Amino acid sequence: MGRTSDARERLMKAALSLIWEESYGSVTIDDICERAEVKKGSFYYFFDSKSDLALAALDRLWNESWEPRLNEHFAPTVPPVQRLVNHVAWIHEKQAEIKRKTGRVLGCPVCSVGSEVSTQEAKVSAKVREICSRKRRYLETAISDAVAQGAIAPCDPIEKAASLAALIEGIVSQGRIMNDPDIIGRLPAMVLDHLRVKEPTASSI
Amino acid sequence: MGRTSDARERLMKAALSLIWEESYGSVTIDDICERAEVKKGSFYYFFDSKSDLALAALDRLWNESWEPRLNEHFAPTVPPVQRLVNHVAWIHEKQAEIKRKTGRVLGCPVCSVGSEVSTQEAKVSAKVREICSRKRRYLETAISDAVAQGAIAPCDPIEKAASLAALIEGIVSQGRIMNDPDIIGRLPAMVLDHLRVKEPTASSI
DNA sequence: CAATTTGTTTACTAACTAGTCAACTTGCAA
DNA sequence: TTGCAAGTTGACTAGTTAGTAAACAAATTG
Repeated sequence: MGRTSDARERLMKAALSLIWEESYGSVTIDDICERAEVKKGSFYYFFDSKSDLALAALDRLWNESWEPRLNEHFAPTVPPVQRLVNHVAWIHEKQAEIKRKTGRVLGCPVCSVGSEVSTQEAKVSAKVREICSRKRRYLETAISDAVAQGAIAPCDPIEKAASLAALIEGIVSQGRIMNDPDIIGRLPAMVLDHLRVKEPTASSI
Repeated sequence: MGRTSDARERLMKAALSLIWEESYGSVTIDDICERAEVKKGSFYYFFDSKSDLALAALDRLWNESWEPRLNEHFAPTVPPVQRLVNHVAWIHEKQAEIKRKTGRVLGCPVCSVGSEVSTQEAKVSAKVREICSRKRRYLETAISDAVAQGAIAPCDPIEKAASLAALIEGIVSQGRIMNDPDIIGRLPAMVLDHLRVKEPTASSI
C-alpha cells in the first residue's frame, strides 16, 4: 500500500477555510500549503491546480457536512415548516459562532465562491450549481409537504423554493457584507413571513 | 491648468467592467491598464492601488448610474408597488442585455464585490455598505408608501425592505451563478408575492 | 514665449507565484 | 529483508505582479 498520509484532507480543509475567510482569488497555493503544513511538491502530488483542489474541497464539504446536516434538519419526521425554521436558525447560530471565533461573519462558502468564480472557473462553478440544486430539493420537498398539510398558503413549491433560497442566500450574503450576525437572526421570522405560515408552529422563532 | 486627460475616467470604467466580468481578486492592475489603454505609470499618477481605484469606481457607479436611475424608478409620481416592479423588471432587462452582449449574466457588481472583499478590503467594503444602505432607503420608502396607501398588507417597512433586498440580491446572484437571465425574469412576480400585493397593479408583470 | 502645472512614458526592481523535478523517506507485503 | 508503492522534500525556473523614478510632452497662464 505504501506510505500513508492525511495531507490530502489537510489541503482540502485549509483551502476551504482560507477561501471562506478571504476569497477564492486572494488565496494562493502557497497560502494553502502553509496552513495545511504541506510542501508545494506534495500539493502537486495530490492536485493539479487550485481549482482542482477547490473542486475536491467543495465535494468534500457537501458529502461530509451539508448532506448529513440537511438530512437531519429535513427529516420527514419533523413538520415541514419546522424543518425550514430549524435550518435557518442553525445557519444563524453557525454564523454567530464563526463571528465569535474569527471576528467576522463569513457567509456561505458555496454561494460566495460560486458568485466569484462563475465566469472564470467552469468546473468549480458547475460543482457550486450542483450543490445549490441538491440543497434546493430539500426546500422544495418541505414546501410541497407544507402545502399538502395546509400549513402554508397554496403555492407552486418550485417557485416558492426558488424565492426562499434567494431570500436565504441574500440575507446570509448581507450578513457577510455587514459583518452582522443579527441580520441572519431575523431570518426565521422572514421565512415564516415569506411562506405565509398560517398558524404559529410549536417553537416558531 | 496643465495637460488634460480622461485617463482617470477610462481607468474607472475599465476597472468596473473587468471586475464585473471576472472578479475583484482575479483582475490585476496590468489588466486594468491594458483595457483602459493607460500605462502603469499613469495609473499610479491617479491612484494608489487597485483598492483605491475600486473605491473611486464604485463611487462613480453610484453617482453616475445608480442614484439617477433610482430617482427615476422610484419617482413619487409612480405608484409605490409599481416603482418596485419597474425596478426589478429593469434589472432583468439589463441582465438579459448583458448576457446577449457578453454571453454571461454578470449580476450586481456592488454585491458581488462586497461579498468577495468584505473580509479583506475595509474601505471598498465600507463603500459597498454605503451604496447598499442608500439603495435600501428607496425600497423602504416605496414599501412605506404602499402600506400607507393600502396597496400591500400591513408590515414593518424596514423589515420588509430588508427581506425584499435579500430576495433581489439572492435572485440576481443566482442569475450570475446559473448564467440564466430567466431566473431574474421571475423576480417581478416574486416581489409581488413577497409583498402580498392586494390587487393587480395597472401593468403587473 | 517662458514658466508652471498636469499628465505620459519607458525602463526598471523586488517580491511573489505557479509549476517542475530528482532525490529521499516511509510503510507494507512477499 | 528486500523491493515496491505511496508520499515528501527542497531547490529550482520562468513568468507575473505591484510599485518606482526620472525624463519627457502638452496645455495654461502671465
